[in-house]
Amino acid sequence: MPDSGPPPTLDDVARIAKVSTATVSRCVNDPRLVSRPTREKVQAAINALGYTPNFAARSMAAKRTLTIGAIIPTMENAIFARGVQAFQEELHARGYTLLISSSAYRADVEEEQIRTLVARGADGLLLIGHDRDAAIYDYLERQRVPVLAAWSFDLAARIPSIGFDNRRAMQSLAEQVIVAGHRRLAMISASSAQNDRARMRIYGVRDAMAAHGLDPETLELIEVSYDVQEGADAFETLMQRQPRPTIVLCGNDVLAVGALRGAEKLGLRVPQDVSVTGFDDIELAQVVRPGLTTVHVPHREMGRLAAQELVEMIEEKRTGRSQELTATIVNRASVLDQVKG
Amino acid sequence: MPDSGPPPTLDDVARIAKVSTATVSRCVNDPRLVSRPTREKVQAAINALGYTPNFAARSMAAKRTLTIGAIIPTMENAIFARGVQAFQEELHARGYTLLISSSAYRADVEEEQIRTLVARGADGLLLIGHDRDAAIYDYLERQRVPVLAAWSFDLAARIPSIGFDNRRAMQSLAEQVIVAGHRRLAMISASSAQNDRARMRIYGVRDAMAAHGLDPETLELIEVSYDVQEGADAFETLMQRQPRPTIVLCGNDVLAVGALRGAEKLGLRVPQDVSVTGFDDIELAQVVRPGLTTVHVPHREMGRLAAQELVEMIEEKRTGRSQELTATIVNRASVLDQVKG
DNA sequence: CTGGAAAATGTAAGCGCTTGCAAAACTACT
DNA sequence: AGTAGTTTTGCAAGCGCTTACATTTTCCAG
Repeated sequence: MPDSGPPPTLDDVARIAKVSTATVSRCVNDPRLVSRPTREKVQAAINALGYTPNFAARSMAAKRTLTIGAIIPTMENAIFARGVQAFQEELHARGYTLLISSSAYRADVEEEQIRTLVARGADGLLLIGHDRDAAIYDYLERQRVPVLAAWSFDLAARIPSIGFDNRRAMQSLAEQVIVAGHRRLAMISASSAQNDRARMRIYGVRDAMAAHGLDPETLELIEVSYDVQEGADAFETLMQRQPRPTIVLCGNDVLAVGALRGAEKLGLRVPQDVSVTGFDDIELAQVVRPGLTTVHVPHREMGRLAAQELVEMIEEKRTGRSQELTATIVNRASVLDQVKG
Repeated sequence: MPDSGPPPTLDDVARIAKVSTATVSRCVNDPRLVSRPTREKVQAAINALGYTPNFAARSMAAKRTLTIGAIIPTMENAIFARGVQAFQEELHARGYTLLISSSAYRADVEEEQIRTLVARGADGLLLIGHDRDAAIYDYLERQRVPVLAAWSFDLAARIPSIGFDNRRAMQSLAEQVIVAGHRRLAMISASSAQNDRARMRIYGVRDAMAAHGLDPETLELIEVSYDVQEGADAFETLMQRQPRPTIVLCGNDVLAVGALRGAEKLGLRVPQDVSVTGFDDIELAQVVRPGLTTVHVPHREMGRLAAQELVEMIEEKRTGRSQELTATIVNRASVLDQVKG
C-alpha cells in the first residue's frame, strides 16, 4: 500500500482529467451540465485517484451542509428509536445526513445542543415536542434554521409539527376505561415540567373524567422520571391510597411495565386486581405479560413524514406545514372490563 | 426582531473589538494567548453579536472536525443504545460530537456510511465488530482515520477493539447449562454471515459441547434476522425436532424473548418444559417473565472506554490499545436445573 | 535608561470547493 | 459561409477560519 499522502482534491482530479476545477465540480454535483466525453474523463480521474469531496470545503462554498440535526430526549429506550430510524432512512434517501444527539430530558442540555448543531451548519432541525424557552425560538428564527417538531401536534406553537394530539389520545383511552366501569383512576406520568407530551396526557385523563362526571381532582397522580424501576415504585405508592385505584394509567409503556413489576411484587394480579395501561406501543408493550393496553403511535410514519416535510422546508425555503397523525388504542390484556366482567 | 442578516463572522467580531481576526481566533481557541483586557473586549464583542464560529470554515482551516462517527447495525433495539449513549456522553465531555448512522446489518450500507463519515472529516470512527472487507480496512488506513471496534475483542484483527470475548462468554453459559443437565441443545442465532459476534457465540456453544463430551454437530441451529417474531417462529420450528431440545440458547435477548413468546403460543412452560437463555442483558431481559438467564455485557463501560481510547488515538496520534472486558452470566428464571431439579 | 527576551498582536496565505460571469465550441438555420 | 442561439467549459472570486511568521509592546535585569 503506497502512501498516497494527503487525500486527493478537486484540483488533483482536474489536473489529471485536464479540465478546470469548475468542470469537475459540476461533474460531481450535476453531471447533466457536462458533456458525455468530458464526464467520462473526469469520472476516470476520480476513480483513479479515489477522490472524495471534502465536506467542510463543500459546505463552506455552497452554504449548505446536507445535514439535519435531531435532538431527542433519550436514546436509551425504544420510544424515539423507531421514529428516528425512519426519519434517518428517509433523509438518507434524499441525500441528507442525520446528526443525532440526546438531551437526557434536560432543557439546558437541549439548548446547548441546538446551538452546537446550528454552528455545525445543520440545514434543518428536528425537535421533540414544543415546550422550550421563547429565547430558543427567537434564536432559531434569527438564524433562519428550518425547525420542525415531532411527537406533538400543536397548531398554536411557534414551529410546525408532525405529530398527534397527546391530549385527545389519552382522553380516548381514559374514556374507554371509565366506560368499562373504572371509577378510581390513578396515573403515573413522566415529569410534566418542560414536557408538553406528558402534560397533555395528564390533561387528557382529566378531560375524560370531567366528561363522565368524575371529579378530575380525584385523579391520583405521581410524576416520576423515565424508568421501569421508578414506575414500579410509584405503583406501589399508589396502591397504598385509600380507596385503592382500580386502574393505573401510565404516561408511557416503560412506566407501565414498571407498574406491572410493582404489581407482581405486591402480589396483585393484572388485570384481575388492578388494571394498567401504557402509551406509545413500543415493542415492549406486546412482549410483556399481560400484554399492555396502550396507545399506538405511528412512529415510523411520523419519522418519514417529518423527514419529507423538513427537507421540503429547506429546499423550497417555505414555512412548514403541520400534520396531525392519529394515535389509536390497542387493547391487550392489562385492562379489566368491570362492566362486562 | 430586527433582521440581523447573515450570521456574524470572525471579521465582524474583530472589527467591533478593534483587533485582528487572529486575536479573536486565539481568544476563542486558546484564551491564554491573549491578554486579559483584550480578551474581555473580544468577549464583549462576541456576546454583543451573538457570534458562533462557523464549523465548516473552522474544520477546513484547522484540518480537524472534533467529530467522531459511529456506525451501528441498528438503532431500533436497546442492544447498542446504552453503549452508544455512554460513548456519546464521554465524547461530549471531551469536546467531540458524535455522528451516528445505522447500517441495518448490511455490509454494503456500512461501507457507504464509512465513506460518508470519512468524507465529512470524522476525526475517528467507531465500528461494531470486525467482520468486513479487507478493502475497507485498506481504505481506512490510506485515509489515516483512527478506527476502533467495539462489542468484540480480537487481538488478531486489523483494528484495535474494546469489547469482550463473545465466544468464551457464550461457552461459559453453555457449559453451565450442560452441567445443569441439559443434553439436547438448540440455538437461535442472528445471521452469522458478516457478523463475528453471532458466529463466535455459535462457536462458543459448540466449544462447550465438545468440552463436555457432546457432539457439537447435534446442536440444532437456526439463524434468523433480528426480531422478536423471527425468534418466536424459529422456536416453534425447533420444538418440532425429535428428540425435542430441552434448552434453546439464543444469540441475543431479543430472540430469547421471541422464544418465550413462541413457547407461550405452544403452551409450553418456561423453564419447566423448556429452558431459554439470552445474551446482552438489555432491560428487556429482566422485565420479561420468566426473567431471562443471559450474559451481561458491560455496555456503558464499553462505550465510555471506547470513547476514551478513540480520543487518545486521535490526539496522541498513536495506534489504539485493545481492551478486553468481561461479560458475566446473570441467572434468572428461564433455565431449569435438571440436576438439582 | 537601555537592551533583549518574552508576551501580545497583526499580516496574510491558504484550506478545497462552488458558482456567477465570460469565453469558447457547437448547432441549426438562412 | 454567416448568424444567432445553445451548450460546454474556464476563470477567478470568494466562503470564514487558523496559523506560521513578522512585528510591536511589555517587562525587567543591569
